[in-house]
Amino acid sequence: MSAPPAPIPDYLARLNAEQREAVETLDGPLLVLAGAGTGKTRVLTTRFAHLLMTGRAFPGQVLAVTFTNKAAREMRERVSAIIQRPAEGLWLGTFHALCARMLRRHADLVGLTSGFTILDADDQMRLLKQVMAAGAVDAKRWPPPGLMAVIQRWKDRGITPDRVTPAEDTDFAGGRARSLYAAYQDRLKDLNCADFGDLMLHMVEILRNHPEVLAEWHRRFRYILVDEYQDTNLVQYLWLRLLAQGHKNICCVGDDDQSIYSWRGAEIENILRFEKDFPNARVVRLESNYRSTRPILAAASHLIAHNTGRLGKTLRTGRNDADGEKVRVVSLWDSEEEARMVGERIEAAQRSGHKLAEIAILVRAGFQTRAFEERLITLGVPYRVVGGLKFYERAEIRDAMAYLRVLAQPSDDLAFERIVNTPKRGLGDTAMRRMHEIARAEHIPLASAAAKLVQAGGLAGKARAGLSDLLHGFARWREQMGREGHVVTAATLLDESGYTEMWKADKSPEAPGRLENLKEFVRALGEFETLNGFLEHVALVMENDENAQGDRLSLMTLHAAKGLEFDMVFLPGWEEGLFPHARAMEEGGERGLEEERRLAYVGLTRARKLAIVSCAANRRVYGNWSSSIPSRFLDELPIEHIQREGSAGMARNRVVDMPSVFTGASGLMARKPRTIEAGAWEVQARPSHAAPLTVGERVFHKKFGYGTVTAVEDNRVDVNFEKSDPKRVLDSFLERA
DNA sequence: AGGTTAGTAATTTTT
DNA sequence: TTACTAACCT
Repeated sequence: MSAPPAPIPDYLARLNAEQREAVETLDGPLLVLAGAGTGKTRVLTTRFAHLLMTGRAFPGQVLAVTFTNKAAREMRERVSAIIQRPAEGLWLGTFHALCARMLRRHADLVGLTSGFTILDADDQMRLLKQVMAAGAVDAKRWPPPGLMAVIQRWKDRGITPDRVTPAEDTDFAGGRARSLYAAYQDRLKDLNCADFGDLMLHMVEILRNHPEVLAEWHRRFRYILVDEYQDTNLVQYLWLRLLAQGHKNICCVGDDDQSIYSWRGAEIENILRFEKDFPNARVVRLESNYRSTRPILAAASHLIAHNTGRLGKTLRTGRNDADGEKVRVVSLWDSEEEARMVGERIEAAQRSGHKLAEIAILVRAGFQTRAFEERLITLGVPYRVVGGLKFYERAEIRDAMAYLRVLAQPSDDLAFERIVNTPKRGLGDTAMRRMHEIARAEHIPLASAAAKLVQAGGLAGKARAGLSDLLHGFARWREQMGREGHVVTAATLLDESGYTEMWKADKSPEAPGRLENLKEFVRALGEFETLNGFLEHVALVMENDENAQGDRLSLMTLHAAKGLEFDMVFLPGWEEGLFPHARAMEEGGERGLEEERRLAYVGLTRARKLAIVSCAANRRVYGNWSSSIPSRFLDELPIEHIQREGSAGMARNRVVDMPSVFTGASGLMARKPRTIEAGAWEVQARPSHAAPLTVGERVFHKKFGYGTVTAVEDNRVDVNFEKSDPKRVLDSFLERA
């Protein structure tokens, strides 16, 4: 006890007390409940670095898991910044990338070879369609995407075909979902392929059934770190639990209030149950927020407090300068006016010196971006849409990928099928069917079957020549690859196969962009030593980090915004039916509503300085106008921290019933009439001298045109419109005709 | 075999 | 409104 205390390393000194506890509690299970903006990533990376700096573990003995490649990259960079050398030899990556890496070592245990191909969503769907067709399932009655969803949910829960209980076999295709699932898995095995779900599923199956393999991984991993634990699904949880059995040093970081992916199979219960799952677990709460002003924090906290079954955290400000502007709640006449309002405020912010890169518009659903895009284009405000189609999801890139896959592995039937008639080589249904027949009869890959078919001369002239050219081409390109490497060969292949020519001949406006993408594709290929390395990378890293540069405004969905932050955040479309989304409530009931509320919480907490929430009374949905009612979430914001704008009507404390369209047939969402407090939401009040409308009166509505009043209830009027469906609207939007 | 047209459906999508 | 698919025609 006489030794002087060791100096506290600088990286620890930068932490607050709770963060430090999370970093220094190294042994045993630990759950770090990290509220939005409380330094979650800092804790995770510092903890990782601390393990290495204290000599508790070598780099290869720590397993660090994230959901996104971006998070993994960021973690790697920050760890290496702390330890001041490149972070090499780490097992740090996404669940899927890590599982793929492990599965390559044990592939034989699930009937694959270590060179298995990872399928993208496209291939999965095509394969499943084939399986369903082979099983004579009526694709019209039983849409393949429906079965795909069922299978994926099973995989999310670690359920192999033999584990599907009769009770769990849905009524899909007359109770054949389980056998179709089994057939699909068999096909994957035949083709030496794994889909995304398989990466996790197979590994869990291996760890479950092969104690010696499990023991091997236990020896390796002494510490486990998990990011975004609230988003794990069951199979990911099982994988973690199996791996953590060895040393029990598992640290999960997450926030139950930010669980927004249940529809992707995430189970919020995983985080809620942590202390039961891992006996003697410690729980550390990070509640000091360094990101947002006090009104924003108050609004978010007040809103999320309406959820039940939370682990419970109280966000408090960790800043000295936390005072700031109230959250704005702006109500508008319609979605066009909403877009105009957002545009004007953005321009004003720009004039007063704000960077566009610090502003974001966060929407509930993808289609909402269009209105804002149009507005921003008119105003000449540079923006980027985050999310959208990823680089590697574009058709031309997938085609090019398929060519390379066939080049690397001639037995890749799915890839071969994709490109065999792209560009058009005169192959039709007949030719394809014969090819399949031969392949099936002789148990050979499609490409070999195609060669036989050409030799047998069983094809029309054009088809024969086209197919023959392609097959000779592949032989030539394979040979060239040995001599000149994969990059040059890829370029040759794309030219000689006629693929680039196809897009050059295409006169659609997007063709030049596609050619540009193909060039970029070949360039990206050059960054990899081998073709296989590249293919693996692309299969697992489906992202585009381009278009990030320049001072641009960000436009994205709330889901895409998780983990990001901006000075100024616009949150448009807070209307019943849109947000909370009607479908979320239909399908998920009260749970669905709570997830929507968490989404709102995520949205608000993205803002550092100013959040501007808005709702419109009328919105164009799929071409026709419909009226809407302000989101219940607006009522759940603390009145003292918000500032209402944009409405002239001053009706107070009006009782408003939910229109039936939002209550849902199930009645799950039915609730008591609610009170809309001061401020009211309508945009233009009817002049007070106007007499109330009466049934039978002919009226005019700006959006819906002429109609007849069929019912009057307080200020809400049912109208039969002549050129639109009957609707219930606020009387202030009506004029006597 | 391939292009055209009519009909239908339309949240969120880390890998 | 748009975008995608399935049947239909040439």
